[in-house]
Amino acid sequence: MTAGSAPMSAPIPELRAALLAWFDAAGRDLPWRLGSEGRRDPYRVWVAEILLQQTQVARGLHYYDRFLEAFPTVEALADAPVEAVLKAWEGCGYYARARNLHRAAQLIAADGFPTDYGGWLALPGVGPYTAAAVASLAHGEARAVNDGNVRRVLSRLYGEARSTDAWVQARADALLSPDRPGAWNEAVMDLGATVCTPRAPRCPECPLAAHCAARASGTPTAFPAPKVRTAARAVQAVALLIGDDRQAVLERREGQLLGGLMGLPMQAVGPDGSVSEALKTVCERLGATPGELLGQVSHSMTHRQITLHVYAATSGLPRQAVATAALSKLDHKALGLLQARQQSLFAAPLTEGSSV
DNA sequence: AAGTCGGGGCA
DNA sequence: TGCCCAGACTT
Repeated sequence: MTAGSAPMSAPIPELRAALLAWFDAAGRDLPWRLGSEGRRDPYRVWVAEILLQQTQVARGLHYYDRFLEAFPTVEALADAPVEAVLKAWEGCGYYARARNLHRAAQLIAADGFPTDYGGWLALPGVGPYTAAAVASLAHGEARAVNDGNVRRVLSRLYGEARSTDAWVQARADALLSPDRPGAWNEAVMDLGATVCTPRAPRCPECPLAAHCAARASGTPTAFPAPKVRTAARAVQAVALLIGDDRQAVLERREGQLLGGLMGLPMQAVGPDGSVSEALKTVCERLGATPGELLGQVSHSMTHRQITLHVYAATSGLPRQAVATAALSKLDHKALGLLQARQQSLFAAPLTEGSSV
């Protein structure tokens, strides 16, 4: 419980009224909020919720418009090749989201949209958060969402620094407005995204400030306590650029890391740290002849700090158009290396077809 | 319960 | 630089 000087939390109906009044006046206008409250378009809400997983709204907006233009309906999404879906997702990260979205679209095209929480939860890529969001926003179901915003807002409101997932869900369930569940969920997330922000919360603008334990403590940013994260490992790899930055030999990546995307042929550098050995391995695998070192690229991902040694190579393998393939940022950096190098080597305007 | 999966924004 | 973001899935 909170200390003696901290405010007792207000009765739940009072908290609901305060936040919903703020939301009605200051809630964000977002493209997936078309349609009436609690009756939003399921397809638009679902796509948005998948896109926004671990992705800030400001960033998701760009991809959302692009994605809906490419796939205006669930049927269009279901009928598209997965390569096209990944191309629309290119640069957005966590590509399993796009693969699952495509699989789920095919299930929906066959069976129709789910109509409740349990139905949504059964779809690939849909977990407790997304199922609660779509059920409340599109179907008016009384399901409380639990995301990073909710966790932060409720941890601060009740002064619980070490809030567990179950604790947050229980508080969210208790607070959820039974009359306006969709609006309530949107309101808590809007508050977390625009007022109760991680680094510099705008407490004077907060409709719950008078009831907030973290505000009373004087150090609202201490709630919740930071999550412990495993450190990124430093890894090295060799990539082959066979061709140029427009036409190159590309491979389809398998597995979890960047799975489904295309990319330059790569080979991880072994624990002995021998780059030349990795270069030899990948060249033998492709039947390619190694050329000169084009340079190094460094790229950080969630659990990896990658140093990529990019070599030119020659091979009879067919090249693909880079522009139409879905590539990771790492591969785009590697391709950019060639362009930067050409510009530095040739001060005069470059003539076409002079690469390799 | 802990690891893994991208990439960018921001203090 | 480190932490965070409208999380889900695997082990």
